Amino acid sequence: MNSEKIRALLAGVDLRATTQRVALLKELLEQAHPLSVEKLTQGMGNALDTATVYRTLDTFEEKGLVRKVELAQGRALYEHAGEHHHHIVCTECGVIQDVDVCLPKSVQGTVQRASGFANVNEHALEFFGVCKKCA
Amino acid sequence: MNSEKIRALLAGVDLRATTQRVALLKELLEQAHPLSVEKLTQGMGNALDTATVYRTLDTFEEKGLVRKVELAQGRALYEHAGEHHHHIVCTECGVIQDVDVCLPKSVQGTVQRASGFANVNEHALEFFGVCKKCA
DNA sequence: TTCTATGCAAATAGTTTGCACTAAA
DNA sequence: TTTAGTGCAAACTATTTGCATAGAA
Repeated sequence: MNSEKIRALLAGVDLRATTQRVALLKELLEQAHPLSVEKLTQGMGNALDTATVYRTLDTFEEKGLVRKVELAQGRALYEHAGEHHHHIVCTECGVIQDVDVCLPKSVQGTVQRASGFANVNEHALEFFGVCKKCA
Repeated sequence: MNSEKIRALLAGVDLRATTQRVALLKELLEQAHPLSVEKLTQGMGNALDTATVYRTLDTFEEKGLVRKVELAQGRALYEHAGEHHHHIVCTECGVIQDVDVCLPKSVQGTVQRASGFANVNEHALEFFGVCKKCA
């Protein structure tokens, strides 16, 4: 992914293409799985301040560029917001992998009726197991 | 739920029935939904030290009495470990409700084959929407 | 040139730990 | 009486915020 495409992505959501934003978005696109702020920062050679990373991720999330994933205990993970999908996490080594399985479409409707909620907009689904290496 | 039953529950998992453990387990059983450490402490009249609550919850979790739920951003929630079930969260007011919907049984097997993991042991599934009050 | 974004440092929130003391068995 | 559990205070980790400066448009 070259810088021009990334700058175009930023322009598409009305964000200034700063060096830091380009670097962060590039990192998110290249590492196509959920990453902690620490890993993201390391991946960019510790060039960005932690506060900048947090603020930029917030901005990206508002613009729909990234998604926050609640998988780890006590630290947020972020991934580029591509297609809706879910993950499987190895409970031994922590490796995270995408899975293409999703809920049957009817389920959100069922949940809405059963719960009495006015509407059901989203769901989070994560699997936990042991990967081949750790087995 | 009277204290005797709670003491029996604790004895059943080989735990000393301290005043604090009885109070905490009682609170978890009465409030049948995921609670933060702060809410739990408040619910018990701020009688227990925060460190004690955390340590006791860890102990309970090891013994299978409680389950940690990853729903909130940046704070852990705990609930009494009854039957396996899922939740729906109101994105406006934060209220959490149980839902009885679950994944079709076949899904974990499908995920195992698709992911290449040695085994798939658990899953987390949470729904997000807007409750009637907030609609 | 203008105004937003960044870096730095300090502040905050949630959680964990060390240690002396209390209480369950 | 013995050993595990608790409270208190301090330590830690992840995240947020204030403010002066740098840089994109």
